Amino acid sequence: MNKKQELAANLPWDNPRFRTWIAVARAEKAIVRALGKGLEPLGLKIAQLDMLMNLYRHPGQSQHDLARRLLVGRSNITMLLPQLEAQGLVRRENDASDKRILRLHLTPEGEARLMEALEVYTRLIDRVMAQSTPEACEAMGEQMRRISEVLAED
Amino acid sequence: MNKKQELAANLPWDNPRFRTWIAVARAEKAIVRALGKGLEPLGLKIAQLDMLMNLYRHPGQSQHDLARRLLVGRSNITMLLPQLEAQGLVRRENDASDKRILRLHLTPEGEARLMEALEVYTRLIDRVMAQSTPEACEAMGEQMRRISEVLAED
DNA sequence: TCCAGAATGTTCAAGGATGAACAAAATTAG
DNA sequence: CTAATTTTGTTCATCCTTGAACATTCTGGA
Repeated sequence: MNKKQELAANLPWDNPRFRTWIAVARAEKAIVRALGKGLEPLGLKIAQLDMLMNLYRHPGQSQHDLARRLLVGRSNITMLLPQLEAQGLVRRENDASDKRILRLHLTPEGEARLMEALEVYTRLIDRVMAQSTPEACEAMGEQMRRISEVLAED
Repeated sequence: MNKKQELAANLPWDNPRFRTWIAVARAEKAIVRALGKGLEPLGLKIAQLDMLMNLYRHPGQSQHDLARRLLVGRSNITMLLPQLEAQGLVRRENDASDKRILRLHLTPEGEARLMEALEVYTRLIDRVMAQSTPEACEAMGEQMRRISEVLAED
């Protein structure tokens, strides 16, 4: 029995774990799409919102830290920041003791815009997650966090 | 109490549903990253693998159908197909009764490449999903499918 | 039959994300 | 103290994805 027949006899579509993953990927894509639409009236992209959220929770972090938290490259941060600065939502200031580092802060306008966006965001998430019991939802979150841990080990 | 204070008093980070979604998004990103790396030696991108998988399950479908199933635009299919054709993995043939439609088929090489890629794919998914019991995994898949249904209604 | 509208695929321009290469600054080893 | 190495952020070329505009083909109602 060669490799092809071997796999064909046990296709991933019959694998419960695989089917679950496909469902996750599809749902994630659908939510990202819906969120993008919902954020449009606010003049924000999802990537921008992600940055605002991280800056709210971790004020004064460096671009390097932000990139790591968002799982994107540093160059991505460099490219996107000017958009937020131009809108007056984010402020960059030099670190006192390390001239390489730029520390990032939300402006008051940035915080206000973030709050508007979070309202849209939570409304969407509440709607789609309302299909699950709180327990099931919590269990799912736990599983997802474990997956991230497994992959963080590289 | 203005809107800002209202939201700040009930930030999404304290919302279990929201936290779950964040975990989903992060895990999905990590898996996509890992899969991309794993597929590199095979000379396949994730988008290409998605197409091969769909063509395996639905041979002879049109580009429009494929786009809809993959949740991407039609132009994306147009742009990506030549890569797969150049590698001899996919064949396009005219529909007999509708000259607008191009029907897509995997070549034998395409099928062989798909099987190699699926081995990488399932190995990764099995590894990350091994953190969950089969029951929990199944429950998660169900929840995700419900989410997709909610959003499919538009 | 004929024509208005829909469906299918393509082209193109714009924007997002990436990684490699780079410059400046800090740190570490010797 | 000096030189090699590391860290931080930027630039640039490239690729992916998207949506609008378009040509071709089909369909359904007058």
